[in-house]
Formats: sequence, structure tokens, C-alpha cells
Amino acid sequence: MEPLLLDRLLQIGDLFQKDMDRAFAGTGLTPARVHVLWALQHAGPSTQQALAGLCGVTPRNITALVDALEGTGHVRRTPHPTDRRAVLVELTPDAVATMTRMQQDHQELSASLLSAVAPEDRDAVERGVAAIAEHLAALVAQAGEAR
Amino acid sequence: MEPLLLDRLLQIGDLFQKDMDRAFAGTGLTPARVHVLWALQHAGPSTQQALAGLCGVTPRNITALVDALEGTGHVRRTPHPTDRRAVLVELTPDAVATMTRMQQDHQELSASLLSAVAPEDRDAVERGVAAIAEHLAALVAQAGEAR
DNA sequence: TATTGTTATACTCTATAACTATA
DNA sequence: TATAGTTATAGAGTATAACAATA
Repeated sequence: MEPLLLDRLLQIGDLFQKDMDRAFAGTGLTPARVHVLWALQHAGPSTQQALAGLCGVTPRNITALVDALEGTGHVRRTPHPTDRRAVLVELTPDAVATMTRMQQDHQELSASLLSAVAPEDRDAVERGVAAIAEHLAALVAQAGEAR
Repeated sequence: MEPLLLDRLLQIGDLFQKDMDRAFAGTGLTPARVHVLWALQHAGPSTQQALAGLCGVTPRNITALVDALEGTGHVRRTPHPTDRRAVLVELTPDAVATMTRMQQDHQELSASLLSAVAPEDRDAVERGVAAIAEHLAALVAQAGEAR
């Protein structure tokens, strides 16, 4: 019996997570902390409130994640120039280098995955996966409203 | 700029997780506990060692998950018929009904996702996603050996 | 009065190590 | 001696609620 499309997608998600967990082992990084680093690379220096929004977690949680990332030298807290309640979190030069490398690996992995698809199927797969992501996002948003 | 295929797949994984978390809210279920229930529905009554293997977690962790599921009435522990060291964990009738419903939802969601893909792309998407899953599994297994 | 970040507390998932009862 | 499950301990991620300083 063929596995369902959904089962394949769930399997892919599990494999990514397993791979990430091992790739970060021993580096002091975890998926949640890398998520913060990604947000900082894309958005630049940010307040913790902003990070909470970008990562979809509570401000309290961001405090803990930034504490850990500060401890491992990945980020720095600096005073906010105009709002003395807030702090700005920014990547250290080392972390910028790490994130640049990670982004390259990311692009290479994406290319490697596409190379596993038969050449005549590649366009359809890119279109189809994008359509699935958008459809699923709409379903989840709809379920969220009905809450 | 088009998002990478990999970004789409990661987005799909995040959306599934978000949807599951909300679907289970208030039921006492969590992704890890549902994983145990799935394993039990597919494998039938099982020892905790067997569940640890099926779920890919430590036996100690299974003890905690089964404790929680027993507390919410989803599973029962019964003595193993031939090995007095072991226990058999089995679904309660209520949990069997819950899992049957969940399996139906699962199939419907899979069909819904496929329906979001253009009809002429569907075969290619099913082939391509399967190929990606197998390719990724091989990459992860290879990285695991090099450990 | 509203917002930013923190302290306090709690729950879940996860792991390793040591221990008990049984094979 | 090896295996099944548990107790003990620890760390990470997550949440809510109460509080301080500042806007």
C-alpha cells in the first residue's frame, strides 16, 4: 500500500528535525535558539518584544532564549537608543559568520532535494509544494479564527 | 524572489505542528502522546520496550508518557502473560474510537492537500515528494553513520 | 494607563545513570 | 549476566501571572 501524501510530508518534517538536532549537538544551539538567530539575521537588531512576535513565542520565553544565546556568545544585548525600557538584541560577528554558513548549507540542501526528483517532474513539484503550503496555511488560519 | 523548495517544506512542517498543537488543546493529548497512541493502534498491545523502539525515545520517557496516558484514560497497563518483568500497554475502547476518528481526519486532510495541486501536476507531486523523502532519509542515515 | 522586560512557578519532553525484579 | 521497568536527577522549551521601570 502506498503511503499517503500527508504521511510523506510528515516524514520529511521528522527527518529535518532529526537532522537539525544532530547537526547542532555539542554547539550549544537548539532549534528554538537557531530560530531566534534566523530572525535576527533577517530583521537586524531587534527588541525582545519584536523577537517574540517573529518567533511566535511569549516574551518570557525570549528572555530565556536570549539569556542562553548571550551565554554562548551568539548575541549581545545593547541599550535601546530611545526607549530606556527596551533592549536591542544583535548577532555577534561570530554568529553572523555561523548564520552565513548555515544559509549556504540550507541552499545546498534545497538543491540536493530537488535533484532527487526526476527532471521532468521538478516544475510540477515546485508548483505543487507551494500550492500545498498555501492551502495548509489557509486551513490553519481558518481553524484559528473559529477558536 | 521565490522561496526555496526547502523553505516550503519547512513551512509545511511548522503548519502541521501548529495545527496539531491546537487540535489537541484541552484534550490532555500532546504530539508525543499521540505518537504513542498511533504506535499502539498499528502494532496492537505492546511492551514499553517495544514502544520505545517504535517511537524512537528512551524507555524512561515511555514510562512518563504511558503514566500520563493512563491518567487520562487513553491506555491500560496489563500484566504480560509470560514475562513477569514486562507489562503490556493497550488502548482503551475510548482511545480506539478517538484514533479511528483521527485516522479518518488524516486521510481527509491528505486528500484535501492533494486537491490543492493542479490536476495535471498531481502524479508528479506524489512521485517527487516520495523521492525527496527517500533521498532525505538516506542523507540523514549517512550523517548518522559518520557520527 | 500601557508597554518592556524580568522574577516566580509550573508542565511537558527529553536524556543518562542507578536500582529492583525477573529471565 | 542480561532485560523490563522504575526512581532520581537534569536540562530545554513552553506557558501564565505578578511586578518593576519606563513611556
